[in-house]
Amino acid sequence: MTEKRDYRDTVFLPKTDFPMKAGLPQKEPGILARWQEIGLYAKLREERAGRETFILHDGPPYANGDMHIGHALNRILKDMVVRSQTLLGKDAPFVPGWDCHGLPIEWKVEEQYRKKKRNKNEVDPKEFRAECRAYAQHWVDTQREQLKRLGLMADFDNPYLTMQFESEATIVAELMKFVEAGNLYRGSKPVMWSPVEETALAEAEVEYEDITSTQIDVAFEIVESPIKELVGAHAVIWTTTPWTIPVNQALAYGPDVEYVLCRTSLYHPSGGYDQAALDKLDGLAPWLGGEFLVARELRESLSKRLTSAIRKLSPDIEWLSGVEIELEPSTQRADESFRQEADYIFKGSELAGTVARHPMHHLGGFYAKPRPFLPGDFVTTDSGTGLVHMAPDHGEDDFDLCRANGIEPQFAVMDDGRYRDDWPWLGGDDERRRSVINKPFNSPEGPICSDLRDAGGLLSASEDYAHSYPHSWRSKAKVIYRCTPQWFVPMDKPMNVGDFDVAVPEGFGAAVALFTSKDHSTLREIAMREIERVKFYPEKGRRRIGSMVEGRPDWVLSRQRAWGVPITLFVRPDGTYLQDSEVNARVVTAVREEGVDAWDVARKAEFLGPNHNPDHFEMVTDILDVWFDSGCTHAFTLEGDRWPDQRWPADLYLEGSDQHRGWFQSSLLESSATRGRAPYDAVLTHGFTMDSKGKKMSKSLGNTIDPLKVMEQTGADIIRLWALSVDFTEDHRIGDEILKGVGDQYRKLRNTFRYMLGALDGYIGDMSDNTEIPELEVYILSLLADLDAKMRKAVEEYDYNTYTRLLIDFCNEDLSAFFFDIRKDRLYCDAPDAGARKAYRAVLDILFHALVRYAAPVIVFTAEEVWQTRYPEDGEQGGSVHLLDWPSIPQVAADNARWDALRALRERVTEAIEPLRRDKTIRSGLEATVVVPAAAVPEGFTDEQLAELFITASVTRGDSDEVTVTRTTDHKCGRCWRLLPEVTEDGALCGRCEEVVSEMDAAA
RNA sequence: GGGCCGGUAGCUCAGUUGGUUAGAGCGCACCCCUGAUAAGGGUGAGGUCGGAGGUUCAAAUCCUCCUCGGCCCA
Repeated sequence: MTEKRDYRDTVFLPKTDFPMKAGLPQKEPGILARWQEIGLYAKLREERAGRETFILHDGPPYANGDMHIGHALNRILKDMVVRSQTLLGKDAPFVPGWDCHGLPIEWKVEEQYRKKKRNKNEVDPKEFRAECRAYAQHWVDTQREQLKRLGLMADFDNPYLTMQFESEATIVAELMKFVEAGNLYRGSKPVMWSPVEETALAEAEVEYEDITSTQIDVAFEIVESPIKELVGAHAVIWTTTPWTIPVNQALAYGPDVEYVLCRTSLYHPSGGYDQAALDKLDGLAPWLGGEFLVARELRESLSKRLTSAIRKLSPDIEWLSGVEIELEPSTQRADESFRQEADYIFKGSELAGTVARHPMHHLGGFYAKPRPFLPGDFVTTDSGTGLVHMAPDHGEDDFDLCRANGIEPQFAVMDDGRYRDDWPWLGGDDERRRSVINKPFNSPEGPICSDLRDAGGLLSASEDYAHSYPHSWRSKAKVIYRCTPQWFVPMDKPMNVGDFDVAVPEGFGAAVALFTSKDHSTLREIAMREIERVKFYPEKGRRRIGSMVEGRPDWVLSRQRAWGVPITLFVRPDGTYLQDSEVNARVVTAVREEGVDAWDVARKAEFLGPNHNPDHFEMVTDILDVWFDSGCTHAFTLEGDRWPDQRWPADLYLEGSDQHRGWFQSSLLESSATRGRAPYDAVLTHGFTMDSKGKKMSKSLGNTIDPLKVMEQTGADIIRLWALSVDFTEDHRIGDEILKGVGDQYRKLRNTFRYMLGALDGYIGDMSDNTEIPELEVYILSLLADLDAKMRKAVEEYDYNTYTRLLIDFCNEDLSAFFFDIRKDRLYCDAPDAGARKAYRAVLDILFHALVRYAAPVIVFTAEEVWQTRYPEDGEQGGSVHLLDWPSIPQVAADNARWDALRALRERVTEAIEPLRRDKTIRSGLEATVVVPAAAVPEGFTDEQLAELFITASVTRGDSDEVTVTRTTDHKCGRCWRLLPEVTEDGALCGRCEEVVSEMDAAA
C-alpha cells in the first residue's frame, strides 16, 4: 500500500475575492462616490432615452428636521419603483421634491427671534420670509445628503422645491385658473383667534389650561310652537361663555333627547314661609313660578343651580338660605285636568318649528329677530340643560348648523375681541365694553349678566365652572372661536368655465359633446369620477379617499400667515374679485422673477394696469394653505420645461396612507378643477412603521429607530432589504430582532452570490453548441423561467414583499440546498473541459446574470459589488449593474410533476438517512446505500442519477414501500470522497478522478 | 367619541369562491461536513389562526360583540 496522496490541490474549489463578510457601512460610501463620479443618474437617462417612460411623481416631505424611519421607508419604496421600472427597460426619471412653506417653519424662525428678544411684528415681512427660506433650504440640504446615503436613484442635483420662484409662480398661476373660472368665493368660518395677538391660530398653536369660568343659565321665551303648551314657557340654555349671548341667533336641541316642561316652585323644607322674603323675590327673580323647558335628565342639575342662585339673591334674609327650587312637570296646569307627567315630556324632534325670542329682544333690530329651534346631533345630556344656544360666529357646531338653516354669522366681535362700534348691545357707545376674554366682563356682576338679569332672562350665574380651555401658546391668553372671512373652493358648484376639454360621461355618447363645450360637473363629481378610474394599490385606498372626498366641506384655501404663496386677489368691498387675465399675467411674471415677495402693496397700481382704479380694490394679504402648494407640484414638476424628461400626468403617486387626506386629495382636487382629471393614473400607499411591539414610535417613548444609525452600523442595504421584505401596505414593525433577521437573510443572499462568483471563476462561456445539457440543468432553467414570470408580475403589481421573498426562497431552496449541493461534486472534481461541468457553469452564468439583476433594485450596493467583482474592467469603463435591463431568460420547460415527485422522494431519503447518522452508523450521506420503492421513482431516472441527486453512495429500487438505508461497503475516493464500488481502497481514486488527475499530472 | 384598516409559529410572510392533520423562509435545538468554512447540508420542536358567541355537515376564512394596535377626524 502506497502512501496516500493529498489530492486537495487537484480539486477545483470556488475562487473569489468577494468577501463573505460585507462590511457595508465602510463599503457603501465608496460605491456611492463612484456612482456620483461616473454620473450614474445621467448615464441611465442617456441609456434609456427614447424608451417608454414611467413617471413616479415625488410627494414632497416637509423641509424640517432630520430623516426618520418613515422617510427612509418611503424613499426606498419609491427607489424600488423607479429601479424596477428601469430594469423593465423603461425610462423612469425621478425628481425629488420638498415642501418648504408653512407654519412649522414660521414657528422655528419666530423661536429664533424670541431667543434674540426680537418681536416678529416689528420685522419686515420680506426679511422674515427670507429667514424662513434660508431655514427651509438648510433642511432641504440636510435631508438630501441623508437620503442620498440610502443609495437612491434620483436627480438630487436638481430637485423641486415649492419655494423656488418658478414653483411659486406656477402656484399663483394655478390659483388664477380658479379665479378666472370663478371657482373661488369669499366666505367665512370660525377659526381659533387670539384677541391679544389679533391673529388666527392653528390647532397646534393653542394649549389647553384649566380655568374657572362663569356659568350662566339663560331663559329664552318661547313665542311659537307646534306644541301649544310651550308657548309662553321659557327654554333654558346654559353656557360658560356669557359673551356669546349677545351674538346668539338660535337654539339647538337633540332630536333624540327627551325634554320636559316644568314649573318652578319654591319651598322651604321647614314648611314655613316668609312673606317679606317672597315679596322681595318677586322683584329679584321674576321667573319664579314660570315654566321651563329642559332636558329630562338634566332637570335635577338645573334645579340645583337655580336653588343656589336663589339663596344668594338676598343673603340678608336668613329664611332664603334654606329654600329649594323644585322643577316638576307642569301636570297641574290650570286649564287641564288629570294630565299625566308623560304629557309634558317631548322628544326633541317634536320641538321642530318652535321659536323663541332673545332675552334682549327689546333692543330691537338683531335682537328682535326670532330664535328658531334647530336639531343638532351634537347636543348631549352630559351637562347644561340639553338646549344649546347657537352663535354661528363663535362655534363650529353653531356655524355649521346655522349655515345649514340659512343663518349667517354677524362678525360682531372685532380683531381685538371687543364688539364692534355699531353693535346694539355693548357696542361702541357703551363704556362697559371690553374684550370678550376679559374676566370681569363675563362675571356674574359684569355687564352681560347685569343686563340679562334686568331683562329677566338670567336664571343663574356663578363664577365656579372649572374646565380646560384653549389658550395661546405664545401669550398664554385665552383664545376664542371667531368667524373670519376666508377663501373657499366650492365642491358642489357646477364648474361652468373650466379650461379643460369636456370629459363626456360614459353612456352619453359623442353627440352630447357637440353641445357641451365645457364640463358642467361639480368639483366633487369630477373628483369622485376620477377616484373610480384611478388604480389604487392596495384597493382599499379607493374607499378611503372616496369617503373623504364624498363628504368633505368646501376647500378653505386661505391662511392668515406670512410664509407662503399669497392669494393674489384684488377684491372689491362687496367680496367680489377681479377676474382679469392680463393683470394675473403681470402678477405671475413678477412672482417668477422675485418670488412671493413680489405681492407687495407698493405694486398695486403696476399690477392693476391702466384699466382698473386701484382705489376700487384691496389686495388680499392671506396666503394659501400649503396643501394648495403641494396640490400644484404636478403642475410645476411634470408640466413645463423645467424637467423636460417629466410627463403629465404621472403614472404613479406613492405615499403613506395618511396622504389620502393630504397630498393625494389636494392634487386630485387641484387637478380636477384645472384639468378635469387626476394628475395620476395610480396611487400606491404604504402604512406606518411601528416599533417591535407594534406601537407607534415617538421620541418621548424612546422607541425610535434612527435610519442613519442603522446605516452606520449595518448598512443601507439592510434597511432596504427590510423595507422590501415587510408588508409595507399595512403598518409594519422594525426593531433589533427584526433587523437581525433581515441581516441573516442578507447573508444567505450574499453567500449565494459569493458561491456563484467563486464557481464561475475563469468562466468564458466555453460550452460548445452540441454539448448535451443534463436534465437537472434543464429543470433549474425551467424554475428560473417560472421565477422570472413571478418576479415580473410582482414588479407590475408593486408587490415588493413577494418579489424579495421569491428571490430569497429561490436562492435558499432551489439553489443552495438543492442545485448547488448536488453539483458540488461535478464542479470540484470533473475535468475542466468535461461537457457536463461546462453545462453546469453555463447555467450558473445564466443564473448569475438573472439574479444579480433581480437583486439590483433591492440591495443596490451589494449588487454593484457583485457585478464589479465579476466584471472589474466594466467598472473601469464606468459601467454599473444598474444600467442593465431585465434579464432575458431561456424559456425552458421541464416536466414539473416529475421533478416534484423526485424532490419528494429525495426528502424521504434524507429523512431515512437521519437515524443512521444519529446512531453514528454513517456520517455523511455519501456513505449511505439507499433502497427506494421502485414505484416512487419518476420515469426516466437511472440509479446513478438518483445517487447523484440524493448525494448518496448508491441507490437501488426495491418492492417495499419503505426507503431503507444501510452503510455502504465501498471505499472512499481520495479525491472526490464518493464511496464507489470501483474504488479499491480508502484513499484510492475512482475512475473519473483517476482520469482527471493523470491528465493534470501529465500537463504539469 | 366617530370613520376606516389591521391582529396566522420567536421573526418576516403565504393561506385561492368556507372543505383532509394551517404552510414557507429565516431563527432556534440537535446532527453531519470541514474542499462555499464567522460558510454549506440534514432532521426536529414551535400555532386553541387576538378573545367570546353565532351561522354551517364543515370557519383562519362568513356574521355579532369585545379587546389590542394604527391612520384620519372630532
